[in-house]
Amino acid sequence: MVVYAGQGDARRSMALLWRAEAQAEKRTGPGPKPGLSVDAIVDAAIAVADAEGMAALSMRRVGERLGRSGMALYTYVPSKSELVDLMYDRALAELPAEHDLRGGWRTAVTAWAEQTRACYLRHPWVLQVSQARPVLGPNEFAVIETLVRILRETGLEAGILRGVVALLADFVRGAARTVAESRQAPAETGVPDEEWWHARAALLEEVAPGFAGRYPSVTWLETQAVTPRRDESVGHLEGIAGPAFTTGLAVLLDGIEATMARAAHGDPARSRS
Amino acid sequence: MVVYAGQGDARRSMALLWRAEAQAEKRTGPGPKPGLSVDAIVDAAIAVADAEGMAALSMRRVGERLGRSGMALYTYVPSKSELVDLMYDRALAELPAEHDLRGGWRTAVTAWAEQTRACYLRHPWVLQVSQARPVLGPNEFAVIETLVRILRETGLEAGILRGVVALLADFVRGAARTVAESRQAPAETGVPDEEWWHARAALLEEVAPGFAGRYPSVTWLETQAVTPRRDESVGHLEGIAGPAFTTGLAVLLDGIEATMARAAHGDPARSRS
DNA sequence: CCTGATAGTTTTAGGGCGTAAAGAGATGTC
DNA sequence: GACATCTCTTTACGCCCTAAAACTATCAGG
Repeated sequence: MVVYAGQGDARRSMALLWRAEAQAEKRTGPGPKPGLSVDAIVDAAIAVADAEGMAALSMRRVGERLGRSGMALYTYVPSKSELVDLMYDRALAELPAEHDLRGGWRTAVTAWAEQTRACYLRHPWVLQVSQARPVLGPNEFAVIETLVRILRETGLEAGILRGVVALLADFVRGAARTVAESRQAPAETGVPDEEWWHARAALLEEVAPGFAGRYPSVTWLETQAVTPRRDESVGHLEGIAGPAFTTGLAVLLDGIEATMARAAHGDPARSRS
Repeated sequence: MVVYAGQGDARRSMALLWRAEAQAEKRTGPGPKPGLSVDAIVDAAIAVADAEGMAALSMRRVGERLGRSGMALYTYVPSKSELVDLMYDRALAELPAEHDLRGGWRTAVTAWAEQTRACYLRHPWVLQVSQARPVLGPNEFAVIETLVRILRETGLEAGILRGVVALLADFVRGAARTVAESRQAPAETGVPDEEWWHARAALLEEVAPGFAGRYPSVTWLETQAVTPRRDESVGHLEGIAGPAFTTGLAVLLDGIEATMARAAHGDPARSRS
């Protein structure tokens, strides 16, 4: 029988995440001064994960980077799980909290999406965090707050907006995940990003003869040439899967506009059968 | 220095994934008959993951369920990593390959999205698979093939369609992930899904006083009442985050329609500044 | 029938991991 | 100086994946 973290543990971990404001208590009393800090530990852990991936992240490894044993970390952090939560929230701190709304919500959302995507790609391990429980740290909320503030410009009602927020957040995360995946193999084999699909396709045709006949639509989709599409407003993050991100985002934004138009007509719910 | 799987290993793993067609070779020669099979192992592994989550999945655990030692599995499967790939592809086999297109692409895409989401929710561990490398199994391609076949009805060109496919696949996966996350804690604490947010919000306000002032837009979004919205065509999968899925999907489909309309006007690239 | 090769399975072992528990050493208060 | 307290290390346990060796059941050829 596995015992999961209860409400009490949830409170401890939340307190650590939100510690900045409430933890100005002065330290007094006997005992040596702390040689480490939560921040230093989180920094070291992020450095390990950035350099060698989430699989290489271990308490011993992080301690080693700080010149300590792995167990020393437990003075500052209750467990590895909490450390990962802290890493996650710290990575999101890189994102700006404000966006210029003078160019309209569409431009601002595009900037938000690109920057968030770029952050995920700088720290691909973020995409592996929190698959089984929410983190709910201050910076995660800040990212959403930023997006919601932009989207309120659309005038859409809250119920719809919730769906739009989820749609945008999920799309950006998923798109980043796709890129992070395709970057894995090339880093080892030396195949440049662009040729990754063709190398995989060759392997597929070898091991699965008749691929093209079995998946005609996929084959059609992948063999069609990329439409030259220089859309400067969304275009400076190209590369593998870059065009898919750009066009996907454009479709999404068009959907928001269509929903706005429909709401303006006094037809808030989708009426098409 | 960690050594990653090379091209040769990739070929072995692909051969296992695609084994159905090419592996009808009769077994002859001395030695005992195989008492297990790849299929039986994958079934047992999925049963373990469904029941106890990905964290509880271990070679020993799967072997035990089959009345063998953990090492016995290595006769059939090269490593745990390949086994997980096989589990992933097998789970996706539950999804139908065909969709009725007589109701139009919009209805068919909705059905595809709901069924895919339901599959993810039946096997939440699927959402934790393949975070660092693509799987590329036959059923994963079948899921995409199905979606692309539907979307070709829109008449959109391939370049745009790639973006739409990514958008849809990422959204469905992300939405399912959100639900799977929020289901984790309640299962232990007995809090019903619906009240999860309110319990968390209370904890937040306790540990982070001034939350509402710091994240006004998020607070606004979450405190607004849910719009009663009975859209029967997409509405039979409600529950927590269900409305967000429904509205997000509606926005997405509207975006596809808007893109189609724009393409029909001879304006394939998004022209809005 | 016997022998030897072969292949399924288990045992053993090695190097990871997270972390509980106990000890060592430093630092402050009294 | 004594002692409480705090940081940090050591040791240890149980789990993980899996390489290698040992065991065992089966079949082919003599």
